[in-house]
Amino acid sequence: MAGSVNKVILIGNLGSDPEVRYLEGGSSVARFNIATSESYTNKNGERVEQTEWHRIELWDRLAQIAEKYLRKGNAVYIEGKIRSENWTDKEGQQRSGITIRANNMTLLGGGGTGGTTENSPQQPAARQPVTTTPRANDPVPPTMAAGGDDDDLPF
Amino acid sequence: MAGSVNKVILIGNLGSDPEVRYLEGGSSVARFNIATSESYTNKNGERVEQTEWHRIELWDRLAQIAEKYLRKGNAVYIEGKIRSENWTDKEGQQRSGITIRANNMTLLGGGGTGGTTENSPQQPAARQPVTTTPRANDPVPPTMAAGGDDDDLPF
Amino acid sequence: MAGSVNKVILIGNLGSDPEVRYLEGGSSVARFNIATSESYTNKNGERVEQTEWHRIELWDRLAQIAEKYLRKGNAVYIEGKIRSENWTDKEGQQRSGITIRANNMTLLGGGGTGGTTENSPQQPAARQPVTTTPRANDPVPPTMAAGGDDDDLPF
Amino acid sequence: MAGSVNKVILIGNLGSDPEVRYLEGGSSVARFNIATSESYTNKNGERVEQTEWHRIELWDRLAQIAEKYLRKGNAVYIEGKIRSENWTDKEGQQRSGITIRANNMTLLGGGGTGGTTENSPQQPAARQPVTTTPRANDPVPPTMAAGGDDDDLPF
DNA sequence: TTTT
DNA sequence: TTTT
Repeated sequence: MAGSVNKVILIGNLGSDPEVRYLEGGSSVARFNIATSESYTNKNGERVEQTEWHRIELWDRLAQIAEKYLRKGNAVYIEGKIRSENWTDKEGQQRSGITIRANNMTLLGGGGTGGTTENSPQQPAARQPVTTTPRANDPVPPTMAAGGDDDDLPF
Repeated sequence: MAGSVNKVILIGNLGSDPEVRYLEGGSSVARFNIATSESYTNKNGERVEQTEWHRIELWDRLAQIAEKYLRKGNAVYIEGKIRSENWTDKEGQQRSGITIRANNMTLLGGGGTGGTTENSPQQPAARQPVTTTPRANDPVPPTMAAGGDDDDLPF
Repeated sequence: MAGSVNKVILIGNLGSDPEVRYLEGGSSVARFNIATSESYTNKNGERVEQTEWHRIELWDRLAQIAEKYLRKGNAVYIEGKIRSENWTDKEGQQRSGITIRANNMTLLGGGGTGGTTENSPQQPAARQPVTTTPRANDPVPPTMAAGGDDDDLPF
Repeated sequence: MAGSVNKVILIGNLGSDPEVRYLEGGSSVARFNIATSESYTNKNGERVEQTEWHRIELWDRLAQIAEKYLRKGNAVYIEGKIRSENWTDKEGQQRSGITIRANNMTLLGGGGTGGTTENSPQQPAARQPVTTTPRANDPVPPTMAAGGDDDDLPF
């Protein structure tokens, strides 16, 4: 089938620092979860907050941007697609579910507690909406799409 | 948490006719799966088609539009949000996974094999991209958002 | 600035056949307008239909797909970005306004009156939601993103 | 026509404080421009930044949230539709162009210089990604859709 | 596991 | 007119 569209747009906060793996062959993959939530008033008049966790997967350049700039608590815009996947979690359990394979990401900063690199000047987490074009030596990251026309990036 | 966004946009074809339930209290819910797929050439030069199935859930007016106009094979545009859910499937099995809770839908017609109401003149499935405003007695359905400002609809 | 997002998602019908130009240097550009519309009931209880016309611009491979498969009346899904532009129209008038620069397109078929190639077997316009993976010799077109990983396409 | 989709998703920064008008009849409208930009390297190897300005229009509850929380420089997520409009600008000039009529907004904070209410404790601009559910007395605003099911909002 |  |  073609003629189909499978698109997800999320803005949420990281539940933990990204986990990054470098594969033989040179590709890299970063994974993390982000939370989105909404609140509403139920029939009893109580305020209810409903949080949804989304497993995000990014490859190659996006993985490296995530590794460099994203930390637990940061807000991020993610655009990607839904993919059903089976994987083994950190506890060795077989898991199945969906992953959002990102093909575009924009760092929105904020909210971060710093994660494992808290207060580390070498790896500063974004502190506010990132609105700078990436340059070599640029400490803040970009809006970047997966793909090939950004070869001037320092990654 | 607010400040978050959880949005899904899909165009795909129904795997079967919608299943509709009317609940005590007057609300109704329709569920069906739609397939999206993409194809690519793998490292062996073979064309690979990858299909993803998405469980769609619609409520109330959207459920009734789905019941009336959507049939197995039809193409549909769905806009909604990702929700993790647990449910019991038709075989009585406990299932967990995500559901796309739709808040907007546009019928694109086509592709339909007619499903269980094949060739039924009473419940004609959309035959082509629906480009008409819904009216009472209008045989073709609308783009409709979940919400409240469409009370002139014949539903 | 980065950290910004500029995204447009449209489903509409072509007002005319695409106009395609081939530029020195090998690139090509296709332009057409699509209509979206919505209807509502105004305060006088009258049904009002409001149509919006969007000027679409596609480059290179997408331009060629448009030239080959899109005709007046066809429905199409367009994903792109808003760009302010100045141009000279067919009457030689200076025009300014926005253009939607598409980076993704899915043919939905239908609605076509055939345009200038009506009933031409050599250039069949899509007749219904395109749900086939493009192959060499495949008469129906694909969902295709602007970019580079689709070089196996017959374009 | 129906069966169409007209959707815009933007993340950008306000060029100025919102301008808000209260109309006879009780409705209110807020307008402001936001900038999105992207940068790329041109054929001469120079880094080029291209900024696009988008005129945003919000009504009623969204207008009031904008008035209360948005300031020049703030980052915001906007979801809406493209509408062609004619209006008279502040210099009394007739203008025509598109407006993005928002139906959903999420404050992302940051970047603000404070605009005309700079450092005003009475009208604090959002300082960082807003991730709180709105409550009475809550100083920070929500993700809110245009519509009717949020009547518990303090607006 | 996030955020407010 | 924003942002970096």
